Amino acid sequence: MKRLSEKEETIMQVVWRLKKAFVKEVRDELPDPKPHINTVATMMRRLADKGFLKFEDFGSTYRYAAAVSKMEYTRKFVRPLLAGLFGDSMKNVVSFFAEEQEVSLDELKEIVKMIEDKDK
Amino acid sequence: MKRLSEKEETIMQVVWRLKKAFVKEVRDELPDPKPHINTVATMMRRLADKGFLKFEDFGSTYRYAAAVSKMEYTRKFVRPLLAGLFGDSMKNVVSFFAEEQEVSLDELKEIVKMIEDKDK
DNA sequence: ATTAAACAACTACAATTGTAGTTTTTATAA
DNA sequence: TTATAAAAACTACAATTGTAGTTGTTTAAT
Repeated sequence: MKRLSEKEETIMQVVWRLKKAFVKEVRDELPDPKPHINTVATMMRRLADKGFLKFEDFGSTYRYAAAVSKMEYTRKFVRPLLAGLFGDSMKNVVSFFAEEQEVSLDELKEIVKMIEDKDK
Repeated sequence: MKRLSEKEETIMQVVWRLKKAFVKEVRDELPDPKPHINTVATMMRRLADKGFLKFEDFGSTYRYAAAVSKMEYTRKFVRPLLAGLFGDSMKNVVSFFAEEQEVSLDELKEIVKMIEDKDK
């Protein structure tokens, strides 16, 4: 099982959000310019072949759902991607986004607090 | 300019690290099982075509260097990828890795301190 | 000089990904 | 009931990516 391509990932995003979805429902959620519906159908079938989606038989068609959760995917593919870019310490990732002002100091403090509270 | 594939990214990682490199030097740094050297050469030529690498003429061969820095790449492609997975707030990214114990509380505190010190 | 080996440019091909036409099925309107 | 239209499975093809053979060039050892 390998990492998703950009378009595949876009489709998975929608499925993760909708939980269960027919091809058309996924296409409707895709950003413009929307691909041909058959393009979406093909990619979803392939995603199912590859184990990223599963489906229920629904008369003459299928309804799809994610077979790999967003979290599993993140753990398996996104974390190593970040590790490659930033080195093994996730600290570098966080500080990169902090420097880029993508995470504010206040948010970081919230997170610190949240964790401290959790292990009480 | 689109996002790198997994193999392309691996090559870029090496170039980013070495700054300037011949094909062989890149291949030597690649994880086992190492691809055929011509595979590496082809991919680097393509990466140059696509604007990710540039090269100096070096007699009968080229020496390559990154044309897109790791930071630029991260800003342009990795940030949106994370945004897609975690929503627009990078806070979610950080807290995800925090929950996954990829960043320790101490490290987060260090980062907070670092930022506070910076804007004095 | 002659040969051997390494490097990588050039070239070719297979696998994967992105795209959409054709056909089949189902639902709806005349 | 029979058009008609919509959805999507099936199929086909083009572009991109991953792979490596063939060839030319340079270096080093006989």
